Amino acid sequence: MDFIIQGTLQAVEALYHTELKESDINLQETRKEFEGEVTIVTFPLTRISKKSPEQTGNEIGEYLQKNLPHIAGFNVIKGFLNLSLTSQYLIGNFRNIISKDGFGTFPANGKKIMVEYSSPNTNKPLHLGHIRNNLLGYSVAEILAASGYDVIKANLVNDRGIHICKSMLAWQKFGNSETPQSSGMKGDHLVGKYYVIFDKEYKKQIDELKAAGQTEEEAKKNAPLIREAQQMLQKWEAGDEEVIGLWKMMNGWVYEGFDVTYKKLGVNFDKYYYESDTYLLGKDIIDEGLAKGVFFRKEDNSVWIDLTSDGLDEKLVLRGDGTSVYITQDMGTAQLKYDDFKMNESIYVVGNEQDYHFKVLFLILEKLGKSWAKGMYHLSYGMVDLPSGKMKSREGTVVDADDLIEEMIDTARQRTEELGKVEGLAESEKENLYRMIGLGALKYFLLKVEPKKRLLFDPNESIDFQGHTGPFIQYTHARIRSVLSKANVTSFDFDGLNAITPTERELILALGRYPEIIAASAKAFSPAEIANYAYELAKLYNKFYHEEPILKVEDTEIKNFRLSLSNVTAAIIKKSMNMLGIEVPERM
RNA sequence: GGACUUGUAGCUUAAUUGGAUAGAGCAUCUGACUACGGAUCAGAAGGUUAGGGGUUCGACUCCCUUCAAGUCCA
Repeated sequence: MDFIIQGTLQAVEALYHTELKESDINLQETRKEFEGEVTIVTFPLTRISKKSPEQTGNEIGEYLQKNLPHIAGFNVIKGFLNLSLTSQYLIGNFRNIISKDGFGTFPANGKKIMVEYSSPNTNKPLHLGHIRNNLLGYSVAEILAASGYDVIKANLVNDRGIHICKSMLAWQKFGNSETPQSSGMKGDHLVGKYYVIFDKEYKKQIDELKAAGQTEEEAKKNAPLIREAQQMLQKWEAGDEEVIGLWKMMNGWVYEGFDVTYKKLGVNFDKYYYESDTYLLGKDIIDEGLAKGVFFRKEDNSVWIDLTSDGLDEKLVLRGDGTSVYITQDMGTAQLKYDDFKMNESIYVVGNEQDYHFKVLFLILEKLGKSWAKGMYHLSYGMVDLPSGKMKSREGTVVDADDLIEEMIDTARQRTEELGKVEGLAESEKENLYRMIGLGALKYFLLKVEPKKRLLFDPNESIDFQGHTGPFIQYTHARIRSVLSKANVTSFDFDGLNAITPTERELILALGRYPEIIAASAKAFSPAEIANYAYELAKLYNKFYHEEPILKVEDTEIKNFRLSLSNVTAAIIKKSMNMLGIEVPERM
């Protein structure tokens, strides 16, 4: 629509003798209750025209109609100049879309970007909160790749620490050598089971100590189990063979379990980092910061940074005994990542409870003069809560990832069988379809909402399969593919076509928006924008489908045009959904 | 104590970043040539955009304030 902006600039110059910038022209889509396709907001121009909004609109409208060949007409309502485009222009627009092989694919922009996501703890299985993280990370990575970035998907696994030792200790004490093989339990679930057992036993001991007269605080510190766990952590840090062996074995179980879940979710990684390798990093950065005068040392030998001039607090970066805090290793890991990949930007997909942490981290790196610090971004997302409140692994109040995925597939199977439209498909094809639909519903449900919003999930209310949902869009795709396969044509010739219906206009305009949608969602790191676009497109197509016959049309050019329109719509739906990590079926 | 985020119809949400009568879906009600696939489409009803004030041609959007929910920092 650039020609309209240019035309308007000319009009303003000719009529009011003022030169404006492109950004001064306010273009928007015309609301569907008014006639036209493109609207210029003329309120801001009245300052220049020194006339009423209506008069300004009329004058510019007349100029444009006279001077631009593709403006068929206009109308003015208050400060809004609505322009109607000619059918020829829109058809030409559509030809443009189909002539480009990679319509909506951006050329490489030469920039490298890392997306770190998932980053699980290895002491428990994944739950719904992790699913949101994984889907967000994967989708953002896909969107960035589509918009021209060279993307590295990274996973920083939290594989050491006191929480892992808790699971290990409980297994050692109460596990009777239970293994995934012996119990038939998925490895991550087995380890998670002992994490819960630890907590239960630990609480018992606390209660006993309290009954014996200790305060809550004392009891928590003195319980034998927590002491043992701490000793185990020390042994681990000292490289004790037995502890390391146990740690490797149990983490191995967890990784096998995670792999299964990741595969089901369809997410993957190019690079794994492990905290057992990185937890000691960052101390050289402390020295660097002290030398540069960015950090300072207190009497107790602890190291701090003063961020009060930036509206934050004083922040501890190294304890008095020389041991790291979280932010120490995060600084070190950030440096490591940069040394490994030299990326221009780095995205951290992490929940909003760590907003403050990342604000501080990025600020510190900037103050240390790291040139790459300005490319860092915390993609913060809201927690997934249940009606009962927050999910807590220790207390077992979580929606388990594997369970939820299975339930979704089951529901898809049930719904599909009720509708009875998949006769003739092989059993394996059916199962694949149920998986596609079930996961499509789940993924769409989680991704259509803006990341930063908190998500309330009610396990008793099943995720919809109708309306604004993944399956709705998948259905639209299947329906189009069905029409196309019935038409059985490979080339769509409509050279002589010169008139189109209002819905066809809308559809062409919507298809044309695809590239800007990708650019916008990449810029905002927001899959939700693509999700909503895919829905609008599907909705619009269904409207078109009901209004206009396709295969039954006599006129072959109209028929070919409509088939072509269907073809492109299906392709763009598919690409959009794939960017969300959602597959679309040929039949359903 | 300080800081951050969120609040839109009964529920789940959108609003081109300051533009028109706040747009959808679910649920409710009504309708669609025995259908190119009804997991669809058309329509009805449902809103003081948490409350109050301000900025201006114009505010869900920006500023101030109160309330509610959540989170973080020693």
